[in-house]
Amino acid sequence: MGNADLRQLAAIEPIEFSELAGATVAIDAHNWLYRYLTTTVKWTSDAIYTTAAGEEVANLVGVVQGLPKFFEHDITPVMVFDGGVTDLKTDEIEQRREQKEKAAKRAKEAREAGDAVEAARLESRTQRLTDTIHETTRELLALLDVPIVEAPAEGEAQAAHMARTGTVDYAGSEDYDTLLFGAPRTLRDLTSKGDPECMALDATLDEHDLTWEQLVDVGILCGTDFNDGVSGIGPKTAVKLVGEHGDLWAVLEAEDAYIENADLVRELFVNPDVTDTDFDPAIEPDLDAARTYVTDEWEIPASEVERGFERIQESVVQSGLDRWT
DNA sequence: CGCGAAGA
DNA sequence: TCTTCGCGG
Repeated sequence: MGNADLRQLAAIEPIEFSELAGATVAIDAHNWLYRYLTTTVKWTSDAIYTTAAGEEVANLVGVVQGLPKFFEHDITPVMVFDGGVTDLKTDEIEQRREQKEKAAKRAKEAREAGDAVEAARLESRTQRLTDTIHETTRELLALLDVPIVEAPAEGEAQAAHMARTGTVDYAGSEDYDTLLFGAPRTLRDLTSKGDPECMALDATLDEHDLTWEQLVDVGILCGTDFNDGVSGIGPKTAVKLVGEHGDLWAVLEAEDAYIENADLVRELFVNPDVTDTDFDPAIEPDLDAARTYVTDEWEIPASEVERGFERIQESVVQSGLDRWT
């Protein structure tokens, strides 16, 4: 039940960071945060990110390590947080929860067997974005003056909406949902080493001779986070069928297939619950307050975050100078 | 999610 | 050639 199928259809091209200088990007915060959270858990000892009171805040290390990438390339990130979760997604969430429980059990076994590396590897898969993680991430982002947007519902939908209405230049997410939510351009691989890639909606539609609604129908046929697809129908067949029959309903009738809640899922993508919002792109972080927050209030060893804070300081000072020249 | 193996 | 399945990350 994944929509990685869309990769085979999406028009994706590499893009260099140098081309993104000055750009604003609405980041799917859940996605971005989870990525840095899991890598932090995997590569650092839990003693580093656990307070004396037993609270785990690996996110604070992750955020400090992740943000410099934006500033160093003169990109303004707007962090978009999820609001309410659609109940259509509960099946998907339940499955992920079961996966995490399995990983947690195996991690415990590895820990007891004395295999710390294997345990850390598995523990990185058990991570949940707890209330504490959400709250402390928001607080740190606020101190660093990074714009935050609270989505009414799905974060990807909100990010796509902001890109669609020109509030930002790009949506930023690792998954392909933003395409179905109508984002004209989505940046992927913003968190990994090399240059990112840019996924374009218009080029995707042109390539397959589809409308946006038809692309949504293709996605639904393949399966999304909100619905199971039709068995035997993958991306290629879905495009062919939608092209032949026109829309999802005609395809389902012709194939004698049924998709639970298909009408609701379609509405969710085409007319999502989003809000119009603005943000201040001038970022003026309070580095001292941020350092104090992370190291004093949440007891993270300064050595773990110092390099990240330095990189933020250097790049923000740099862009501050740019503004006057 | 990406990838490789296996079945259709 | 396309889809599914299962694993590692």
